[in-house]
Amino acid sequence: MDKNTYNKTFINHLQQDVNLGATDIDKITSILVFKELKKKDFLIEPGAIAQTMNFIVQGCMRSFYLDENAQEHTLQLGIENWWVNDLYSYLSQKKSRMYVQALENTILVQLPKQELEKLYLEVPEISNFFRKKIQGAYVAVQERVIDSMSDNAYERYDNFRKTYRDIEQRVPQYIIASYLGVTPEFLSYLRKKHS
Amino acid sequence: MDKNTYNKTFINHLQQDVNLGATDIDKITSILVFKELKKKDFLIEPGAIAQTMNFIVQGCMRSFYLDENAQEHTLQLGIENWWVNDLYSYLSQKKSRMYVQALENTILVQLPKQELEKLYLEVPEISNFFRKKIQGAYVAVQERVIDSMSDNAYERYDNFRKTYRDIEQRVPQYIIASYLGVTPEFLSYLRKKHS
DNA sequence: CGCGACGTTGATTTGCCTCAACGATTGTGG
DNA sequence: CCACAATCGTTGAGGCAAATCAACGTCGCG
Repeated sequence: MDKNTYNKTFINHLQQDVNLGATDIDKITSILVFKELKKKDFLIEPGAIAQTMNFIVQGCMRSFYLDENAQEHTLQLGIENWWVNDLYSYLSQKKSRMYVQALENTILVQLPKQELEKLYLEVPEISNFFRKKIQGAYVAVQERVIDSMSDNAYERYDNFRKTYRDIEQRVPQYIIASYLGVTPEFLSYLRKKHS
Repeated sequence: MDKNTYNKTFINHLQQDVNLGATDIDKITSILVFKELKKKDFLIEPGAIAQTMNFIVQGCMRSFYLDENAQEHTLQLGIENWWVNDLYSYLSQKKSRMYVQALENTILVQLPKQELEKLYLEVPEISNFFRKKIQGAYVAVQERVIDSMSDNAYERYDNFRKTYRDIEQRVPQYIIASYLGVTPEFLSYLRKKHS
């Protein structure tokens, strides 16, 4: 694995939102940690406390939880250039109730919380960057509440395909179903009906 | 209206979470704005940009939006000592798509965004206080996604009554239905069935 | 008093689930 | 490298949760 390439990919991602000088980049680079996950490996399991922010350099991840009937419910999906986490656990430093899992062999760039917070003081642009990310996460979750109340299953599927075009082909259909809140059988039925 | 009492109520609320010196309290008090709303008045309407954080001193508020069929969906309810807002609009300073409305004659203590942000620099505890509030809002919304996927309507109603015990009696049933994501008729049916 | 807002009831319909069975594909150990 | 198991998607029959529509009772308020 080529850490330099991953560094570049990551810094590139940051620079789409903020302007960084060379010394800023060095400071940031110095705290990065790389993590490799094999398909089906867990990054976070219930009981753990999220200690890092995680950027996907390569691969595909999802977060989900199990309800009282041991049914899976997918909350988030992500591929290259997306962030994944249990933000609740990361922000509150309380035990997670969720799984965060690799759906493919995946490479992450991680920023440990402690060092990231020091970095906030030295590079305020980074602090703003993450403030916006968290804000975006809030908006995304609220959006889900809204359309789970306004839309029927097919409309939600349609929305999903628009928002996650690149992800749809890479994840099994039963996971998409668990994201939409329907059974795999019913999603299959919907796809046929509208094809 | 007795502004002194409202000030005290508000400072009291803050002091349950943070320790404040006398000068801090003065600084905070100096930026507070009071707002009175009559039943059915709107604090925020679609197109507006939320400019303040709003603490309910007395009364009852809700936020909701209209879907494409002009159906109301209630997102948040609050009474004395709760915060109400369209946090999305407040944080991003973009146009709201929601209504925030008084369900009773209501008195708010407001903190204008601009002055609040200055205050963050002078009284860091306040900055932390709101960071936690926003975090809490995120958790609450995620909780809603989770139980809208795991629970049936009656379980959601039951949860609602546990979490909003004091609110249940004060708001009309059709608004609770629109919070739960069911029709008023069906909520009525559920109540009878389980009584 | 009369009107509008709210809650209830019942009949009917619909969206989605459950369960069971069956291909197709993938992956894996011998 | 094949054979077999596991994983995944599909189909269909039947059932249940919740919506829709229409009608009616009640209460508070102008």
